[in-house]
This record gives sequence, structure tokens and C-alpha cells, in this order.
Amino acid sequence: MSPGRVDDVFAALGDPGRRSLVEAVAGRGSATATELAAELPVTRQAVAKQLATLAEAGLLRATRAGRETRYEVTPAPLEEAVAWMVEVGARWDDRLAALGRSLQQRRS
Amino acid sequence: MSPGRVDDVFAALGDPGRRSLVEAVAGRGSATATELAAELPVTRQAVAKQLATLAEAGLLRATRAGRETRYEVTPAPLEEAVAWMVEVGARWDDRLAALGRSLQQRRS
DNA sequence: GTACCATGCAACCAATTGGTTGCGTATCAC
DNA sequence: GTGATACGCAACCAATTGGTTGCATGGTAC
Repeated sequence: MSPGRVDDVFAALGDPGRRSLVEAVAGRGSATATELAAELPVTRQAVAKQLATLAEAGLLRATRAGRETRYEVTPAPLEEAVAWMVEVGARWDDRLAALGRSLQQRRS
Repeated sequence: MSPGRVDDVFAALGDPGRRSLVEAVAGRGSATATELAAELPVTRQAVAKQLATLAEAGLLRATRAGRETRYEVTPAPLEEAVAWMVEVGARWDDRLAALGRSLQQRRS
């Protein structure tokens, strides 16, 4: 399990603004910085920065098409983060433990 | 799904130091601030602060016994965070989608 | 009661960071 | 070509935050 990667994922998801950005992108399927900024009380540059952070953490993938760059969700890192949580919490929680087995089974 | 709660959980897990603290506590079963600080290059107060943050996010539970306060992991918030991730990523990833069903099934 | 842990609280510091403005560049429409 | 659009980059700012030192408090052991 890539160690540093999970760190970045949690750090990226740590900011509420970035979390809602991920939700927004997920809801639209894909989105650009200006699109998202249009409906938010922040600047396009602010959104662009956050998107860059999320992309660097591997949560989003940027694709430049002509003059616009579209972002979409990349679920793989989420799965790693889930794995971390399951691993930590499994001993105290039966549901998480079961979930862990379920996850492991579906891998590979 | 408690909304503010998940925010706190991700924010708490966002710091690498706090993440490793959670791991340490999970590994020991329970631990005190001084115990943890003894093996870290930081002050006891620093650790205590982080533990407080984690406890406030619901990830740890503090129990004062005599002159020492022991912390242990509380997996419930982890489960909520997992639910959030699954919900966001499910559309793009079959494994996460399956995991989501698995999670929902075990809830009640 | 006395010496010794283990904490809690407060003030203070340096580094990080989310956000802004300003400007330069590339692409699309006409 | 010309204007409008979508970006990217850099400098700068204020707020947050992880960490420290110092001190006061409350159990433990004897």
C-alpha cells in the first residue's frame, strides 16, 4: 500500500473546501476551474489551486482539451484511504472488519 | 450521514502526525500522551494537543483513570468517512461500488 | 505530609496555507 | 487580425496551526 500516497489523500481531503470540490466534480462528471468558481464565492485561481492539489494527491485527473482543462474523479486513491481506515479500525469494529475482508477479496 | 462530523474526521486525519498517532494508539490498544510522546521527537504537550483534536473529531475516546488519561480508538467516525468516500467514488469504480453495497448491507 | 508523577492551561512563535490581485499566454469565434 | 475566453504563474497577505516553554493542579507512593 503506497504510504506517502495515502498521506496526500487525507491531507487533500482534510480541507472542507476541497472536499466539496471533489463532490462537485463527482456530481458533474467533469468540470473546469472556471465552471466551479462561477458558483462559489471564491476566485477562479483559488479553485485552480485546490484542483491542482487534489490532482497532485491523485484524486483528480486533469485533461486539457483546447483552451480548457477538465477535471474528473480518480477513485483509486480513495480505495487506498479506505483500506487504511479499515485496517486501523478493524479490531474495534466488527462491521469494519467484515468490510476489510470484503475489500481484500475484491482486490487483485 | 452526520455532515460536520465527516469534515472533522478528514481534517483530523489530514495531518500526518495525527495519522501516525492514531496508528500508535491502535497498535497499543490504548495509550497516554506521555507514553506516546516518549517515543516521539515532540513535546508531551504537542501530543496532548493532537490527541485532543482527534478526540474532538470523535476518532479517539479519552478516559481519565486516576492521574492518567488513556486514549483509545473509536471506529464509528471512520465508518462514516468510508461511507463518504464510497459514495463519491462509486460511479467510477466498480470495486468501490460493490464495497458500498457491502457497507450498506452491514448497516442497520 | 512530602516528593513525584501525569495532566491541563495559557502565552507565544514560526511555518504553512487558502485566498487575492495582477499579468502574460494560448485558444476559439467572427 | 481582433476581441473575448480559459489558463497558468508569481507575488503578496491574513489566518490557521503545529510546536514550544512555563506554570499551576491533582493524584500516588511512601
